[in-house]
Amino acid sequence: MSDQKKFVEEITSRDVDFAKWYTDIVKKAELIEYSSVRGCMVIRPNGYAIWENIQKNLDERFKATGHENVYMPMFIPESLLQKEKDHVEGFAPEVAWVTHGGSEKLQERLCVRPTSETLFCEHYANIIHSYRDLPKLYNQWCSVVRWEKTTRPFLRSLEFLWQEGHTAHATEEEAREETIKMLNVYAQFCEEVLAIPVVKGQKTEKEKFAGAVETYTIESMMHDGKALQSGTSHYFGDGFAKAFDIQYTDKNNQLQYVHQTSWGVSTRLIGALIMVHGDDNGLVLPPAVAPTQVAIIPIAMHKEGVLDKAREIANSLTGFRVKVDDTDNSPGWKFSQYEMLGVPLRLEIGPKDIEKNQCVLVRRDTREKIFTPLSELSQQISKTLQDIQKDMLERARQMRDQNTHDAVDFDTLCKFADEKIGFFRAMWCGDVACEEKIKEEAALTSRCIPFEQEKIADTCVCCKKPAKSLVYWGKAY
RNA sequence: CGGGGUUUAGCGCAGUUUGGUAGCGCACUUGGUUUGGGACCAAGGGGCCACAGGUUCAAAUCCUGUAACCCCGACCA
Repeated sequence: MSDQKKFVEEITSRDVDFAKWYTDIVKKAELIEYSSVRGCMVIRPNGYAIWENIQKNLDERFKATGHENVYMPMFIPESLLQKEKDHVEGFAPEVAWVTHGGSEKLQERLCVRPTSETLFCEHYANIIHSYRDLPKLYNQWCSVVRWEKTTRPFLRSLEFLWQEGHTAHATEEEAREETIKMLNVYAQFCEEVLAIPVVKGQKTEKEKFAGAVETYTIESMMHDGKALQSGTSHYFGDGFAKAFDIQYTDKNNQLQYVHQTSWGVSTRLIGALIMVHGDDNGLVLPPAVAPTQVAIIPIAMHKEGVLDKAREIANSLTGFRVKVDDTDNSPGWKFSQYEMLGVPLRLEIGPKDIEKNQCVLVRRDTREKIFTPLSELSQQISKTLQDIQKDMLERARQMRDQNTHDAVDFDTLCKFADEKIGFFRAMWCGDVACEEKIKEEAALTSRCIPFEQEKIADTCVCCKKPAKSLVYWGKAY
């Protein structure tokens, strides 16, 4: 894109100030508007439509893997939240409390859910009695509240939209399988739909979820090289089951505790879309999630037949999300506008085209112009949208791979952290002391222990003792 | 929670030093001319100057306090 002229001057350049660029995009692409509540945002039609597409696609994948949707209350009594020790300690600092109903003080205060493990557990304890009741594969789409100190649109807001899957299984083996299965669902979704490549792996003890036995994650790299935890899947073992007394009678008439999992992704994925694919002209959306896939712009639409032709084309394009812009803004304004919104394909149709029975397709990602006979339009659009989807994933993958560096000794790691952006791969002994030292001195946190292990050295990058595993380190959002 | 900045029309800002009729650009409304990369002309509408207290004949401007937002660090999806 570097040889492309920058047409929109209102956006801060991405490479000048990434944080400012991000906020500019979020506002200019009309994804959100700040509200009068600190840290809370209005998700506008352009932003919400992206979420709806994410939701629709993921929900199908959840259903295909046997899950059912439910809805839990948004309030959790304090006593219920207290039941699992690690869990409450992890979340207590950032929960919002309801203390009054109308003018009456509540006997017991209620927290606004920061996550719903406790509610699901309480419910499971009530409905699970026999091995015949298992597994329970539930998911809910909802919003949760976490009283964060500093907030950023989509990346960290007081209230955010997400889905949380909570499952209960008869055996450890089955629960572990579920944990990995859902992580894979997320990874595939990110790559196939969002065109975002991810690193799959396990979180260290230090970084794992409050109350989990193991936390698995998909990590993606933003354009500034920072990591974004894009989805997590937790294996709970029977810890919650014991705290909440979720037992069933097995085939041998023995009481057993269930084994549980939970997994979630949030509107944070929209932040990832922006930061992975966006450029100086605005948002760039992968066709699979773009609310509008083709924006039709009539040129000289006051002239006889132009607007009719544009509408005729729109009607003929079944199977695509198409919009005709018949407002009286100038064509140039519209070009910029749809680039800002990230619409993958622009279709220009004017008097000259109508004469030749053709139109002009312009790719958002490359700005390549494709003159297309109207008779081949549908096939051409279908092919081009697929190309865009594929190319976007490929570019993101290249960006990530070019910015993944291996370090075998501590000095190199510190030097890299200082001079380079991206992911840093280094061997680790498994000791939390080394992890903390790396955080303090290199300002890097462990992102994950990747499933795809590779031995790039024999010893820990930090303490030089024998290494247990390869770890991805980075700066995170 | 530390360090810095901001708050004046829907948005972006000037005006505050030196108190004296509320300004500019964009957006909006109406009419006309335009239309292949953010068009032009003309005429309009829009303000508790973040909030609460002071000082003063008079406060966007000076004083005190509060809040929200943004950026950089520590914590988190």
